[in-house]
Amino acid sequence: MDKYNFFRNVYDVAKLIPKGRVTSYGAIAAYLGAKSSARMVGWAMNGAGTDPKIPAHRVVNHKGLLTGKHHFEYPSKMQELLEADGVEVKNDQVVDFEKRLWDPMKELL
DNA sequence: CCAGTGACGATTA
DNA sequence: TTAATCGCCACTG
Repeated sequence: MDKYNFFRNVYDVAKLIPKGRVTSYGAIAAYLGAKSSARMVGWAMNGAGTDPKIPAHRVVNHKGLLTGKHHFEYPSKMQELLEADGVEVKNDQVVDFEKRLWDPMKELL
């Protein structure tokens, strides 16, 4: 693809998310220059949930809530993977979300 | 081709 | 403060 595929870029960034960290759809969208297209980020992860190469479980909404857990093999899979990464999850929400937030705009810059 | 939907997020009321 | 609406763009029926 010649042109910049927002979709494609989402996968690339998702793979770069370090272990023990999480990020938000909006953060990725903003990094790609389309902060208003956070929905597309989520849509992009549609196929990522079943793709082991892409840690979609490290991507949550801006509240730190595991909104997309239902797209995984099974709902608890997302939390399971997060805890495996050392991320504490409580009531479908990432604990200390802001502290664990990995912003590609600042971290990856 | 048109309308509805969706793993979001910011803004307006 | 909470609730509702708009924008964004890809995909499905």
